[in-house]
Amino acid sequence: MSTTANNDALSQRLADSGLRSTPQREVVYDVLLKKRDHPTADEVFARVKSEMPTISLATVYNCLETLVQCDLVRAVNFERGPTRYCPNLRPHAHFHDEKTGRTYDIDLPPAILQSVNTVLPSGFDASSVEITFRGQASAKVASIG
Amino acid sequence: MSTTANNDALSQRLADSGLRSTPQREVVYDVLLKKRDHPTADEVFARVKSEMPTISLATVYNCLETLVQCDLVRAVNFERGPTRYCPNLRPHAHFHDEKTGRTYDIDLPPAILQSVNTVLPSGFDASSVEITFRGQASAKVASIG
DNA sequence: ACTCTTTTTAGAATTATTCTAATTCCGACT
DNA sequence: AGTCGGAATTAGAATAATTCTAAAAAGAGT
Repeated sequence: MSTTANNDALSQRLADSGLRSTPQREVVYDVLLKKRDHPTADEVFARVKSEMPTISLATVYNCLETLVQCDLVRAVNFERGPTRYCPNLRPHAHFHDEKTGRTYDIDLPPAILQSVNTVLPSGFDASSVEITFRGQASAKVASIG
Repeated sequence: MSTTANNDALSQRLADSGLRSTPQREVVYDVLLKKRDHPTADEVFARVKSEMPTISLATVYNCLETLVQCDLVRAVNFERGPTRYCPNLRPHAHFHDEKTGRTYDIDLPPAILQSVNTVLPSGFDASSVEITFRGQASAKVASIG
């Protein structure tokens, strides 16, 4: 997908929420899509600054929050420490390598999601579920990520 | 289980890790078991102070970390905000009510855990998994919690 | 061009947590 | 009982992440 197409999708989603597409929001979104890891707000700030040196950290926080509200990005918190942002919108779990600190996205088949939802007693209506593994990834896997 | 029995279990676990049982660790642990919710360190501090007014916040942080290391308590982070502590050691998921902010423990049958683990490709070796739902709990459920 | 609202911005403020260095506690050994 | 040494606690300072505030800039619609 080209950056232009990304931004079309972005403008669309923002418009749906009554918000504007701005250069800052575009560059923050682009930066997230470009390198598909799980950066903190600070890391996003650093990457964005090379394309738009005048942007402020507060704006990066604002943009990230906006993107999360529009469901274009997920905010993840698996440990004490800064919130991380994930542009992968497909249903997926996270695997957190305790040795390296790296986080991997693990695709979640619909059948598994269904089976997980069966644990909820009646009266609990879940709108989303988050699954996080902790452990060790082998060297092989580390090279792909 | 009586407080004495709790403390026996506590001393045992601490000793296993080469650590001492202290009045502070005991009271922090007792407070967690007494009210089985998911308090922050600050909330634990407040509760503990009524039984031991001289304890310091730093000590509460220290004790909580110790308890987590001994696997007597789980630290949970489902959202940006302070870490919460959970004395429920049985395998369970968390349900986070978005309206009330309350968190419920949901028992996880071994079969479900197994099925969740099947999503991991080879090369990923998980030592633990955390499952968090977000949504709404009905009024009925809220009264039990 | 003018107005009104939205967005951005810098810096201050707040919150949660960790660090530091001094003191206290406690068990082991004499 | 007295001393030594490591472990634990403590108060307060320091740090890190995030949010707040108030002012300036940017847009969209008239």
